[in-house]
Amino acid sequence: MTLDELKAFVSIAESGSFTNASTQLHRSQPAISRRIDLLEDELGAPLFERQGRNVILTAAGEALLPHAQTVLAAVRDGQRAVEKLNENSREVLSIAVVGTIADSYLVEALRAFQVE
Amino acid sequence: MTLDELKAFVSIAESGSFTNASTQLHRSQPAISRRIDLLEDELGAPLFERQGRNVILTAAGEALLPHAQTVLAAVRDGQRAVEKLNENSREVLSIAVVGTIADSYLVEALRAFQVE
DNA sequence: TAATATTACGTATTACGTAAAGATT
DNA sequence: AATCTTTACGTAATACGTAATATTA
Repeated sequence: MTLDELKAFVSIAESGSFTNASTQLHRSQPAISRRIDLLEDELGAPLFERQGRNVILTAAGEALLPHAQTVLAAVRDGQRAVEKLNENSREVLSIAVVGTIADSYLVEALRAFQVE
Repeated sequence: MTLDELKAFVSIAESGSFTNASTQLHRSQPAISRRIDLLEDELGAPLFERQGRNVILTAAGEALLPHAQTVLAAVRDGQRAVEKLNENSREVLSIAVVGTIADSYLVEALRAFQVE
């Protein structure tokens, strides 16, 4: 089991589709599909019922979801805890772009990056 | 961040050395060393103070440890939750060995395998 | 010098994305 | 037909172990 697999699983469960999860996680759809495929293999049980458009959690999926969410939350908490200690020693990142981009795409790109 | 990195980190913290962790996790020492190296890079902070023989947690390591333990516990809980649902449909694994081994190594090997 | 951690490096595994196919409404 | 998921597959990244190199008691 890997964190990427759990991220994919939770994202699908919360967003309702593989496609939504793929955009949330900045991956292609097949990449998400593979992660779930592997996770289901490891666990020996299907996690979603694929009924055409809508994706529904199986019993195994329902059983796993809260634990998976706990895992991801604990990972975030751990990262934040270390970040707090690093606050004193921040680093500088310089970004150089051509002027025409600075006003248009750059702002949006930085915003999207920050969200992650 | 990956689960293997967290496993290595927790194992070292709990066992007191990279070497102990490497045997616990059935990996070579360099593999463990590399996992920690990567984890420290990602977090931007050292997790252990390497003072010769004994390995001590840094402030960042202390901050991370409880969260990492939570992560690993939640992973185990999730696996168990799904396993419970699978209990009805167990599978059979047949193992064939030469007779002389059956009495000596096999028992120990199965015990070691089960512990994981 | 004995025990431990880190580099170096070659091989094997795994992961991604694109493209194509399958399936469902 | 349109939307979504899965296969197939080639390339790129990652992980492991062995061997060699520090480093410390």
